[in-house]
Amino acid sequence: MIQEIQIYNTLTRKKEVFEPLVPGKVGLYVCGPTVYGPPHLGHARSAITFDLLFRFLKQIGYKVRYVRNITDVGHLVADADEGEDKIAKQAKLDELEPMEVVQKYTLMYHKAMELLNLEAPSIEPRASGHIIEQIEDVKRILASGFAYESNGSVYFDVEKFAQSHDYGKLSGRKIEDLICNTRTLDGQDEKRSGLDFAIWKKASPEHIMRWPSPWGEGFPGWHMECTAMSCKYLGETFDIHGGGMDLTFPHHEAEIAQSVAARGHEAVRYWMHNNMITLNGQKMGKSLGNAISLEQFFTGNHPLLEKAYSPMTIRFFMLQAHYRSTLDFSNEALQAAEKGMERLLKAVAKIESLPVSDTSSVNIAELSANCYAAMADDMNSPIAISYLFEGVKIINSVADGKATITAADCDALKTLFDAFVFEILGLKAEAQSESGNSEVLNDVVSLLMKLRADAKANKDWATSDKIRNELSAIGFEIKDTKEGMSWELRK
RNA sequence: GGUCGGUUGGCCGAGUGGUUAGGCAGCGGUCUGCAAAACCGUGUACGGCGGUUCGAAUCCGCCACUGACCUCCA
Repeated sequence: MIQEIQIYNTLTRKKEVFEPLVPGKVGLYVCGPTVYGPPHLGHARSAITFDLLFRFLKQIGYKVRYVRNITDVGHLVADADEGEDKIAKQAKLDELEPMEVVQKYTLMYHKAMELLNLEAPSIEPRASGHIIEQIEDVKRILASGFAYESNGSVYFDVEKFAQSHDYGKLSGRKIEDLICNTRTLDGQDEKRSGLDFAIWKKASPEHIMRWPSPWGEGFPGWHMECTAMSCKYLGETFDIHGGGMDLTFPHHEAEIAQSVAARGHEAVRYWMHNNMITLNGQKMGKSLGNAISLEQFFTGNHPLLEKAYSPMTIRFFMLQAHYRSTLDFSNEALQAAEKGMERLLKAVAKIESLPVSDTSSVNIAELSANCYAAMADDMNSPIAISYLFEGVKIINSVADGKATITAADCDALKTLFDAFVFEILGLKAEAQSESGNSEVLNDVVSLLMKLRADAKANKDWATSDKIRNELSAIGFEIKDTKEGMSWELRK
């Protein structure tokens, strides 16, 4: 039985009960990255948001087809375009072929997403691999009369479209306001109106990525790819379209217009948008030059970072905020997330060894219901996490003998945590060290631990403390517990 | 300028017309030879001014500050 969930639909500006087009199945399309730079924290936010949705929908029983595109045509420029003239005179081989740029950053993106423990989408189509589909859609839009050809390019006629349709319905804009605000940019004689956007663009002589079309050599406009590819893989109408809030206008608005013009109806039933990551209250983004790349987070190699933050820390940090809220980056917040997550994961590891009793003093069924209810309410992961921390307290109390749990409840608790922590939130325990020397290292530290235990047994505190302090100075954390000593290498 | 949003305790961040968010830090305690770690417990809040209400931080109005979009952007 699939539980009822609510999601916030940008189109209606309210939470709605989610009812898929086909019972039990969900078609999900998400705008992926434009691969012209290293992936940054903002890419992670969007990817993690919809990974969470993907995972949750599957967990509650849906079969999901998740399509996330790679934008590899539309805005790529040769790297040399702002360099000195002499660079342009270099042999062609010395310049980056656009596909090299695409390949480089696509690989970086995939690597980062893998580290963040994102599940791969069902399909990851590239705009450059769907030129034919896009040309077909451009033809349809021309045939419908909502586009015109001009000097080898094809433009969407926004004002004409707006006469019979609500252009601006998604982003809450009025066509009159748009006209007032856009007219200032004149000089583009090709377009009838500043509002019009290119659905096919003529390639200038120096533009390298170009394809033949009925209108001459060129490339598709940015908005076309999502319209064409979502239709190809999810059908003319599909359930959910996701992306960053900054894409609602003009990108998603244009998508709606294109779908209606090409097919006579809208394609998307629920629009979901994740909010932005901010840095000192300002949006973090490549165009603002304040984006910190994911690799920099993972290595700590950035002036604003006090230390390295693991992929799971980043992931947990984001999940602790609701996806529709802005999330402000800071070292303090990230370190708080790191510690909290460690506590959560340590508790999870303890579940299986909890002592069981004939009775339970804790209510696992209620806890479980609360967790699912939180997620069903427009993916409220922070609330779900707060309930998980309630579970952490239960686990620790039972371990301390301050609460009791039956074997059945213990199983239920394990099932709940496995489902939520690993399957839905997508967290995983991060390996401490994977160096080839770890076994030897293990033996050496264990030997020192033994020496210290002997010293302690003899009440030779001086030696005992010396070993502890020196190991600590190199980065080992020594813990004395009732069961004996343990150690771990600090990250 | 237009449109939409935000303003919560030391920090991050949920939520709600009257009842505990949660995490981190702080404080107190347990444990320890001492410490660390771990665990348990715990205080502080809802931008300002009005209004509606038995009661508002939660609804309404005004003001202040701030952000996003309006060009490429997750």
